[in-house]
Amino acid sequence: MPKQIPDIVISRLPTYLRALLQMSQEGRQVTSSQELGERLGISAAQIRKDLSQFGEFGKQGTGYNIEFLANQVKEILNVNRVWDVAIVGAGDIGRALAGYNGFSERGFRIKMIFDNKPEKIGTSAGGFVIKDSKTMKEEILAAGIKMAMIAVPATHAQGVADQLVEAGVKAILSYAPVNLNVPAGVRVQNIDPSIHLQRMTYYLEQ
Amino acid sequence: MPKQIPDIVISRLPTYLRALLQMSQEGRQVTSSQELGERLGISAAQIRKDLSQFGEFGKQGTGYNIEFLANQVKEILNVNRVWDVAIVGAGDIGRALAGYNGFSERGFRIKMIFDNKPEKIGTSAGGFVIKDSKTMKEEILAAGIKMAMIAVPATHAQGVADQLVEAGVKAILSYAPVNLNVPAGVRVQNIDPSIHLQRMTYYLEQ
DNA sequence: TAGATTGTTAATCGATTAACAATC
DNA sequence: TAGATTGTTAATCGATTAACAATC
Repeated sequence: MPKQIPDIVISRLPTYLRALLQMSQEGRQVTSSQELGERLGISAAQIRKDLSQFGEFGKQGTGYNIEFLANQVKEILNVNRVWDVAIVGAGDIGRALAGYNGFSERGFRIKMIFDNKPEKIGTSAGGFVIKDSKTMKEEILAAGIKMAMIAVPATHAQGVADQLVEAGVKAILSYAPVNLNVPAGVRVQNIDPSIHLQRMTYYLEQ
Repeated sequence: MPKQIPDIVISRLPTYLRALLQMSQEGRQVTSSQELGERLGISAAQIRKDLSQFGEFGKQGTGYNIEFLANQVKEILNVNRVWDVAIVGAGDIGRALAGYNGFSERGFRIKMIFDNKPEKIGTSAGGFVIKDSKTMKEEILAAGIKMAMIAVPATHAQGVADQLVEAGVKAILSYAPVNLNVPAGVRVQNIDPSIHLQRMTYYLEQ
């Protein structure tokens, strides 16, 4: 049985990867746990500890080769490949996601977008023709898609999630401001700007 | 000196509040730590422990009055008032945010939106006239705005953050996929869909 | 060699859970 | 009263940090 890695460690790896790719774009070759930690506001010890869960990627006295480490982290995260992603909901958020070109360099490719509004179906969003939600399950199944983003009104989100699960989707990123219930084995992440704002108001002066 | 509350506790309160408001909309009057925990996938003990940091809000044998508890949590989080928020960047994301009507019921009001593209300035987005970024600092200062959302390209995000800090902004929600450096006393939260997706790919079968 | 930085161990710190008296 | 559920304490569990030998 492989060693169980804490989820909190996994959750930090994407930010490490993002910082490494940025350094790489800046033309840098080598970094250290200390430098990376300063960029991210994390202790150097924590970065070394996190990475040590997966192997030895650095050299004493020198640090880490940025490109090598980035590739290793990609491999750990399973993003040294391209994941097809479906978008459900072609409102403002769904359309913004469909048109966002930051996904391709991070391991993701939008494959299709769905909506249930007759007047939207068949029109285009971000270069995709919006498909009918009614065909969602079969299209996602046929394409073997495992990841989806939900951008429908809160009231519809659970129903959409249920259908996605039936279609074999295993990872859902939801922009709907509700808690989704999904079976074990399906992952959900939520993005709700109000939640993020409310996490900061506590600290603001009245 | 007031008791120092762990940030991880604060970060859970907005999800408690969201669930409570949802229950309230469902017409429910009373709930328990157990029921709330089941909805959120959190232990009942943790919810009681978190709430106990701020006072006693429940009744033994009965549980919590939903409306009362929601109001208490709002008060704790400082969202029993309206916070004005500025949006910087009128691309797809900025426009989606400007048009999003989920903020008002959560304690926030979009007040203005900025962009630096001459062809966008003066046009409208989500009911707002897009203002020139050049006037950002003075406008935000004059309006006394303390919260902002950044929706500009990654390359511009740090520069915008610096200006917002100068303008007196104390809480920034950034959609740009970079780490922002801000002085102590300024809070930053990041939303980057690729990061969220990458937190799930680790668990997916190849 | 001297200086720097890793990977790892042990110590510390903090968060979660279990359990239960209090009490509605 | 009996049953339910809180608020809180103590125990457990897990995560972070400090420190350092190894070594580039």
